[in-house]
Amino acid sequence: MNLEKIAKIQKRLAKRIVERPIDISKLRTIAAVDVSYRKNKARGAFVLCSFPSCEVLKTKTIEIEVSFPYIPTYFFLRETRPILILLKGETFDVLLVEGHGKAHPREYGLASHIGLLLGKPTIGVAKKPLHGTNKNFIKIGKAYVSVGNLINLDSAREIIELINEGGYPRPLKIADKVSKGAEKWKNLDLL
DNA sequence: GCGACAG
DNA sequence: ATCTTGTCGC
Repeated sequence: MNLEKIAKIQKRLAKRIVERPIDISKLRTIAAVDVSYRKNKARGAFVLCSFPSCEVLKTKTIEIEVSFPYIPTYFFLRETRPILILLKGETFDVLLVEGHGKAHPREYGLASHIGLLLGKPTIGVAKKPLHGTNKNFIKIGKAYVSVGNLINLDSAREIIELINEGGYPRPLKIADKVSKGAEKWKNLDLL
């Protein structure tokens, strides 16, 4: 299974992505996932928050052996496994993924893949745009936001604007800290 | 060919 | 992402 073949699969799966507005008033919870690395171990963090108040309702982490290198535009091959393990049995209305969704050369990034596999609304959020991509995302603060699945860019924008904290979505900032070992999400402002 | 490219 | 000292800025 070479990368060219993977690229074709991405283009094919991209056609199955569904973009539609979401009724923000019906959202009750929003979750976020992020993965950090140490040696050959990947540690994923899951954070569940209330919406739009963004109070932390739950956090958890998992750790597994790294199974794939980081290759730009093929990032989903590296983080799908840890994220799926992390989300097993979890419930939420919408999920934030650290990485791009449709803001991708083949319009199919990590957030798209997770959203398609889960069949749940996902939003891709990244700190930098991928080379060669100027569309399919909006910059909100320091975040490059794009559609993952089962949501459209405008609804994604509404949601991200409501949970902003210093230019980045609060649930993801917490997931980032937790994945890196933060015991208490309450002390984030001190870290 | 080389470099640049989510994390 | 991670490795890492000092340094600049709010």
